[in-house]
Amino acid sequence: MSGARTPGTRPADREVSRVRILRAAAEIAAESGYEGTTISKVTKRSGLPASSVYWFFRDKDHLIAEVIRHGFEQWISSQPRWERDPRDERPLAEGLRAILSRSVRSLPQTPDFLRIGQMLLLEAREVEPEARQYFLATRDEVASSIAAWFTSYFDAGLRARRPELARDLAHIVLAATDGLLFAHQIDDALDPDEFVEVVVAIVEQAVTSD
Amino acid sequence: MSGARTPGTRPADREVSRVRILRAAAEIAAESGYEGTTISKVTKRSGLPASSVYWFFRDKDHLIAEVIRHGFEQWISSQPRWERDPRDERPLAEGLRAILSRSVRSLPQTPDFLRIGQMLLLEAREVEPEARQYFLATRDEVASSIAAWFTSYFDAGLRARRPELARDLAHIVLAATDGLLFAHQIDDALDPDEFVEVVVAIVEQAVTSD
DNA sequence: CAGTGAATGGAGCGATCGCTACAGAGACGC
DNA sequence: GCGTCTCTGTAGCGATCGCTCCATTCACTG
Repeated sequence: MSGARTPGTRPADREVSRVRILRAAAEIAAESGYEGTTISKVTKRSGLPASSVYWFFRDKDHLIAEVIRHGFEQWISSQPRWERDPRDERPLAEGLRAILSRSVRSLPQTPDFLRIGQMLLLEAREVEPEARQYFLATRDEVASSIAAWFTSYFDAGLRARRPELARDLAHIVLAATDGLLFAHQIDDALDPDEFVEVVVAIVEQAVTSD
Repeated sequence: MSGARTPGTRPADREVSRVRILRAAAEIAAESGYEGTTISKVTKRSGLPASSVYWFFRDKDHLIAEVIRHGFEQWISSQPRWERDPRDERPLAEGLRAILSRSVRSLPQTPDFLRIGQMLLLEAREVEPEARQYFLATRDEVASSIAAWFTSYFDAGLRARRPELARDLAHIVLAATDGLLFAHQIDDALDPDEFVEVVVAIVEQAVTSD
């Protein structure tokens, strides 16, 4: 009576099932938030039973943390790196424009994990989910690499005079990106190219204002 | 055995109980999101039974929609209005600075409904909660009044040449505010006064760039 | 072809979910 | 006092929650 509809219920590769679950969970969490992500929904969308979910992930909290870790890994590999080629002699504004406009182009298919992370950041829970802490740490790493990128453009004098500048600029870039993501979530009212110019203008002003 | 601990279980004023429930729900939703807001938590924090919750509100969805409506009402009355005194002869930048810096000062005690609304916007649910639609409509009204404020500064020529400018600027102000709110949710890395100057600079550039 | 371990299918645990039913308590008009 | 209406207290409905248990299946090893 083997009701197997597939040729045979052969165990898929470890990674295949794991990723199926992660993807399903990511979609659901992006739709319905942390609490709205139920194991039952995950099993239905992934096609794998609850026992498999708990085979791969300790508990629901850990599952969502892994959703963010995995999503970030995928995403970062497709993003322009905030790293400056030493031979690059273009001025800051131009380099910034280059990175941002590439970054912004990937916005329409904003990865789920970013939206999930933003939701988690907005929540001020009594007990912090592991997922939230992980997203915070990740975000901080990104801020650091952006700050380092800015610093590479500053001469010794500027670094000494305004030691916080690079970090401030990194935070502005992040905040602006958050705002753009948000606007984009609602409608496409904000033109991404215009956004890039706005950020470039802010940075130029901040750097030269001294 | 009347277990009444209060002098007498007299029915409170309609509005008092309603607001107790709304406030409790707002706190919980800001902590745990839409799905994380359970009737049981609301009854515990408000001190009123589930039957009272359902006496005042049709269902959970309607309750949260009312949380946003009520929160917005309270908040908007404490905010600087985007209305221009006809006798006001100050330049745009100065007027903008005045409104924004007042607005930004209320940021530390960001009202819960704003965070709840943002969470709802991030969620892309199959069935939209009433609460989300209501927040969207509210946000749109605010955008309109900001756009009208900008328009009041434009002469006929500018209005004709760039009919979308006011609305674009309004969207930029909103997006920037979202970003600031976000940054502030994480830590106080972004200086609100600096933020005001950034927005003013963007607007000035956009208006004069033509 | 028996033995092993990774992964699945399915049943089901106690707790909680959103929500309802209904009996009463208190304020009010008469 | 007596009914009426508003709101509260309590119990509990069926459904679903996160999670566990365990037998079974499959690919692989020797």
